[in-house]
Amino acid sequence: MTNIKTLVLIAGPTGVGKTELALRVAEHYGCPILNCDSRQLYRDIPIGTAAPTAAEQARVRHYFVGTLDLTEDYSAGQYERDALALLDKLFREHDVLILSGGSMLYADAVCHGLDDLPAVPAAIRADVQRGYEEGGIAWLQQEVQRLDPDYWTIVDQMNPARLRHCVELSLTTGKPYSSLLTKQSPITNDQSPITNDQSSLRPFRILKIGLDRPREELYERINRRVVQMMDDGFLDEARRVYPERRLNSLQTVGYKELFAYLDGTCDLPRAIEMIQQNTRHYAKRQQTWLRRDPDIHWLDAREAYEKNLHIIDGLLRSGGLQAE
RNA sequence: GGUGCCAUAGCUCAGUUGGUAGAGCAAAGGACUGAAAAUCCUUGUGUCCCUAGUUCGAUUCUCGGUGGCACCA
Repeated sequence: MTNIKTLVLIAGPTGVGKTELALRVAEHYGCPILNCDSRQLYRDIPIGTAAPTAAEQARVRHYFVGTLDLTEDYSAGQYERDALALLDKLFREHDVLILSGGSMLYADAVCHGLDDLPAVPAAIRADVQRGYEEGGIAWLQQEVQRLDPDYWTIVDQMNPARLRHCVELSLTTGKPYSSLLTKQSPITNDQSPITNDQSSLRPFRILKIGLDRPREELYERINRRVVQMMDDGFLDEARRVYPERRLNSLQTVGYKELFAYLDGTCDLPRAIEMIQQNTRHYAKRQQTWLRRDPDIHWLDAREAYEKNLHIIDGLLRSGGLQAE
């Protein structure tokens, strides 16, 4: 009997085949799957986010799928807290748990942790938003230079999202944003397939699996999947949530483009092409993120599920997990 | 069949008064600490359609060819 608990992260670009591999691994270990996809968390948009289907959820118990209302504000920090609480509970009954999804900030939040930052009051958020709308990025740049000169030297100075976050947190806490950040870069250089450098941080081990396949093949799968989504009723789904298109939860590849079609600013074939292209861009960004993480153990998505499952099983055992 | 126009980056095109060329899009690379399927940064060598001529030098001018488009038969 062992108390070693292991979280298996199954990551990879969208459309690579994570869902089925995660299901196979989960079935093998008899464990549930925690979704780590920031959009599949939301209800009412299962087609466009390629969320696990009812049939797939009947095979394996899923968490964090369709649990949020589209109107809810959510964040990587909230996800970290929610996921850690759930992991703590589920590890009482399981030695292995699976975290599957492509939102790498969310995955890193669970695996490495974010700094504990306060929520931004609505009034401050509104003030910063107004300042940005009226003064443009120049206003954000001035505010960052004024509130957090250290951060200004390292921040991506042309990126409104980064600047805005710094301004919001600096105003909220009354301290420079950068002074709130204590954690080092989450990426380490550990030779072990299982990241044990986090043992002091997390009460479980983490095995990071990256699933990938040749770019050309991945793009072909993405293009086909978009066509399949349209056949499955993606447009009707988009039409249903169209009235709420301003919500953050709907600033999502697929919906943006179909909203443009529903607005009449784009014809449908063009919208579909743009969904395919933007999904390819998204997959590419995910690959960029994953490539710099030396802890990831890469698997070839073209291989049979049985073979990849066998490799994962071997990694878990060599990492010290006792046979069940 | 005749006449005219066009042929330059993966695509749409600009340009070189003759000194081997550059935009948009696509594509590629990168960043990423609570909106992350978000947000942002970087990257432009290509037989300038082919052959022959004029010229020190032709992608540019001329003859011919090939392909495309339009109009006339």
